[in-house]
Amino acid sequence: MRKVDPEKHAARRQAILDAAKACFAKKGFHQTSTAEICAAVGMSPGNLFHYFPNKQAIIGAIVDQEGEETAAFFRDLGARDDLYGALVEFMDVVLDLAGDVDFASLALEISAEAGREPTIAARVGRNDRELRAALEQLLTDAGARGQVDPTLDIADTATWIAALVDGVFNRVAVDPDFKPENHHKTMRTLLGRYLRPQA
Amino acid sequence: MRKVDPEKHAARRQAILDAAKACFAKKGFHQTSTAEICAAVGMSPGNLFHYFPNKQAIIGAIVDQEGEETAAFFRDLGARDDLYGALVEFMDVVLDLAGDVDFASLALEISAEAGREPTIAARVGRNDRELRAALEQLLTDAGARGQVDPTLDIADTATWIAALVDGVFNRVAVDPDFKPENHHKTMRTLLGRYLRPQA
Amino acid sequence: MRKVDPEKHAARRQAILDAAKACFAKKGFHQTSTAEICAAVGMSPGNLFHYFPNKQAIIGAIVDQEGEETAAFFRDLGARDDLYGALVEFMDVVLDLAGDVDFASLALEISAEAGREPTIAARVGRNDRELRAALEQLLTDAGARGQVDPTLDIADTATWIAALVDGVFNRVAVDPDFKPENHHKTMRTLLGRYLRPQA
Amino acid sequence: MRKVDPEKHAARRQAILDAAKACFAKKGFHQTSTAEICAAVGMSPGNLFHYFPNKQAIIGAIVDQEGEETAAFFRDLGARDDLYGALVEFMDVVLDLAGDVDFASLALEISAEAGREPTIAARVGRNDRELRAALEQLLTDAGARGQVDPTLDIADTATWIAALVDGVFNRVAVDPDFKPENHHKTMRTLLGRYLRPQA
DNA sequence: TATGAATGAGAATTCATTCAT
DNA sequence: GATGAATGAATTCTCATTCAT
Repeated sequence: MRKVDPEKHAARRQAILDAAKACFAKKGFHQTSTAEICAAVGMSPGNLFHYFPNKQAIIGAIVDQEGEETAAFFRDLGARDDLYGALVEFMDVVLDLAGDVDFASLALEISAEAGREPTIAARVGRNDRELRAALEQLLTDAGARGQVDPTLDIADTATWIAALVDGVFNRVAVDPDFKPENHHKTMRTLLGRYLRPQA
Repeated sequence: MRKVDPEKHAARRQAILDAAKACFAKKGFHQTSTAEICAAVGMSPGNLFHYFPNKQAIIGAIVDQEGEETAAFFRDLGARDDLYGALVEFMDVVLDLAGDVDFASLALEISAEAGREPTIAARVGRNDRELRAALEQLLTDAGARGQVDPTLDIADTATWIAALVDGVFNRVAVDPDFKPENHHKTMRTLLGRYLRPQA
Repeated sequence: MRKVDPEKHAARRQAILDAAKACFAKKGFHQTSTAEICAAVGMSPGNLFHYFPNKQAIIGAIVDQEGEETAAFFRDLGARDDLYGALVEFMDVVLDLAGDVDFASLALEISAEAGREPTIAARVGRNDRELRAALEQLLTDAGARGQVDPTLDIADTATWIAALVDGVFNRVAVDPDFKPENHHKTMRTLLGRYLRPQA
Repeated sequence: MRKVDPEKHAARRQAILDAAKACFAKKGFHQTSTAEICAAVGMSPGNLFHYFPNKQAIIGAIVDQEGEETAAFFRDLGARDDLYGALVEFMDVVLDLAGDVDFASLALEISAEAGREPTIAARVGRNDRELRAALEQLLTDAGARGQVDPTLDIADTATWIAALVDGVFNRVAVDPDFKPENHHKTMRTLLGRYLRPQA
């Protein structure tokens, strides 16, 4: 009996986040009114604020959640031998996600907001640090096993891979003909040439 | 006498664009009020609308102008022999521009807005098509001269270079420790390995 | 068993009134939300309304309670000979109460609300009538005993003493340097000259 | 031509203040919506904010204006010989003003707000200091001329007269039967006995 | 009684844009 | 062209109160 309530609360909270994600992706954070989010969840306009103290907290929570998902992904990825393969697989997932226009738009929106709002910047910054740390770990371990060129500067390389990830999402917004699903091969070429031990 | 007016008009128009660029970079398009732009130019709120029919037209003009600047850059770049070097130089310029946080923020802002507003999307799309066309031209010519691996798919390669450009601007917003000026070398490594004719 | 419940109920009710008094004093009636009162009592927002049908009823009860306290005070005061002294003692108590900023603020708040809300005005009016009646009784009896100038108009005099009481509470809100505790002597001078039988 | 605009602006500003004073008196500051004030002035809801940055600034301006009016009153009062008479005249004016229920309610409202909002408290405090200073000047000069008991503590006496002023306005809100116009005589008795040189 | 989620009508602003001068 | 007052719709958030549990 005591367990049901928190569960419902969490479910409702998640419903808000999901609705907000869809809205923000389509109209942008500042173009989406809280009323629209409420309508999308099927909630009265005031009720939203029982779950989040203000609109900013909603993106905040979205950013945190995306960070956790990324972290979980890398946690699962860690337990394998082919670390270069893991990296490629990560980029495969990025391309898959970029195939969802909403996801890509939201990623862009979040980056843009991070450029302005310190509280968002802090969370995005943390997520980004964790992403790069995971990439660095992968590159280090892969280097130790001879799967990746050990002479590369690890931190800089991770940074450019991260840039590539951002860039893929950006492409979606900017080039309507860009179809991520057609780019797995070119991505492999690029990564392979860049990262593989040089002859 | 007849000449002075149009000149003054153009100057005033440009002043608006410059002020708007600064404002949009710092606060975002939708967070910037037309009143703020007016204050920045030193202009009355009504007067702005003698130069632009509405706020959207201001970003529209900014996007167009950036497109022209990119086009001019490539026009200048074309007249040389070392086309791979031209490509690297282009990326050098990108890194320089990314050193200006305002420029990077504005780029992000424009991409985000393109993801939503069809009229902005159209202009951004055109600019992007032209950028990729210029890159493709460079890659084709460089390939013909043996400066670049001729087996690469030209269009796809141009797309990934464009993604890299977007990604660099995104880095600035997302990672406060990213200093573009320290990344010229890694960029050269990445481009070199990716594009150079393979042994 | 049947007795405990009503006692608990009364205690809870009183706890609400006390918390509300503190809140109203600090933030004003309309600036205090029922949620704040609930938080101050440690009660859920819905539960408050088991004790009072609405927010207005809370001030209503506070006003009633203050009226009862004043009445009790005068009841105790009645049983003595020095009635002019009783009057002075009453003003001493007023000065003591005014030393509590919260009390003074609440008094002001109640007066202000009485100026607008008929249901509050009715209760405040009743209290005020009772206060003036008590003062009139004191003045009449004191006059009969030669402790107070018998030629004074009793009702008018009571009114001006009441005005003085209101004024003391008002001073606290308006003059941060006003320290009621330093004014017992001047109050005695004022009352003495005004009320004492003239030579 | 250049003069007309500022005049119109000032007139409009004053119209807002007048409307706001009426509204605040009747419903209280926090119970009055800015929309109501706008409607009362005959103004669109947004336009108000061209004249005042926010609602608080409106009461701020009202308080300032009342302060100026009081100051002007005392300036005019200064140039005469019968200073005790001047004091009585001041109280006559207070009773006249208290005859206007709106004026009295507004005075109370302002005191109540001063008890909470520091920015209002500062302005009200300044006005009150000036009022007491003017009273002290009057008492000092009257004392020097033998019109007032010179042994009275000037500052304390001014404070109690100020309390009486506050109290009169408070009476209006609290006692529906209080008619200030009937109290000029009792006021004279009170002041005379309190202040006149003692035999 | 007690809880706290839910409601929905406001509240104070804000803002792009228009328009009279 | 230039000014800045005016408009009025929209926005975020608040809050007294209700209600299911």
